[in-house]
Amino acid sequence: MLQRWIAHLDMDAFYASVELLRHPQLQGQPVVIGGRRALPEGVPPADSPAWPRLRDYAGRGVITTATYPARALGVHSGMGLMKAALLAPDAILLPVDFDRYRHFSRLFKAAVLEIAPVMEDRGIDEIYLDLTDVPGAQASAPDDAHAGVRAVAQRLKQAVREATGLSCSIGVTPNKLLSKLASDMDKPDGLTLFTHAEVPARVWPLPAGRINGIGPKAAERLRELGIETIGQLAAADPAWLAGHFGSRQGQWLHDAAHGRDERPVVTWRDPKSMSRETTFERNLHPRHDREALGALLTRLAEQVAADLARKQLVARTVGVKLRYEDFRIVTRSLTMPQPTADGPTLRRWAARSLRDIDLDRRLRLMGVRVEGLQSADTVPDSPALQVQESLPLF
DNA sequence: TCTGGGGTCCTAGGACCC
DNA sequence: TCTGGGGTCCTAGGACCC
Repeated sequence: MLQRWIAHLDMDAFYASVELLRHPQLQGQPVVIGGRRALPEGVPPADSPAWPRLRDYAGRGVITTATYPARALGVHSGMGLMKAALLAPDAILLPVDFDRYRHFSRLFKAAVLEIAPVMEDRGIDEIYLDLTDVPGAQASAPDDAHAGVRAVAQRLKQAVREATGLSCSIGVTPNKLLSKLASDMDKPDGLTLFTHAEVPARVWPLPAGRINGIGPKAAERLRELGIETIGQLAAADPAWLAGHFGSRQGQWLHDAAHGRDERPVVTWRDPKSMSRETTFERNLHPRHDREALGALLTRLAEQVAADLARKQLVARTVGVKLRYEDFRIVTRSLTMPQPTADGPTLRRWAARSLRDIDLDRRLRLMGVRVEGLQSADTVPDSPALQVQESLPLF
């Protein structure tokens, strides 16, 4: 019986590191990526006032990534740029360039696949790998029982560096849950390996919220119940946990705290939904800005239609997401008689789903989402369905 | 002039069918 | 007319993740 070895590989400050590759003179400086502003012409020196500074930013947007020097000033991803500007006014602000990050994402994943072909994509900058059957992974040395898999992980880091010039951090343990924790223990450029026997020493001291799947809400509920650390969670009575969180989540919390996780590395998943959404530069009123909102709905529906077409998919259900100025979110959706990837059809059904929404409060975001996806070639073309009726909005 | 955009999964009630 | 239980689909919302 082979020892199961799962790796979690996480690129270090990925977007920021890609930007530093092309602007090496910014190395060591606080840099944040985010917002919508374009980079100025040319490549100014690092201390040039031509680099946009956080303090000069006005508008909506959040930090997508920050370099480690910027993080030291207290800013982090997800933080509003206006708030970040108060903490680090002199930090350099670069706009996001997703095409470039996707390019580097493909590079590092291709390099990894040469060594470890069982890969699960977890986004642009992280992956899980099943190393169990990688040649050499089961080898041991007199002074290191896990020398084989450790060497494989070293090779992965080296391959990523050669392919991209970027560093990553890797966690290697018997399962995904523990490896996700492990990859974060020695960032940046880390390699952390441990077995189930080391869970009490290495995992139990951590806050419960570090477990992937325990978010802010669950962490707060646990805190209210007197549970701060993963060790305290592990010591809690499973029946008591089930009483507070339901039998399913209660059992999962207990298993997770004990480092138990049998999920396989999944190399392919059928897409379940696709969406496009946008936050407006200024809040829009459903009645007063009806024309602008209608045009936006058309654009979003067309974008989703193009996304579906590119992946050769059709959708059965289409819906709209609205965020009001008070951040309340409402969603509406409708299932169509026939699956489609036709923009105008999606647009009509999306508008139709909005029958009963609140028209008296301004909006800050609108999105269009489709689900019930299937392959386009399994569905015969059918004429677009006409929906004609008077609508409160659009 | 706080708080992006793209996803997954879960829950829960009602409709509808057997 | 009342009594059931089980299963699936549809819709809305929410937690969570990158």
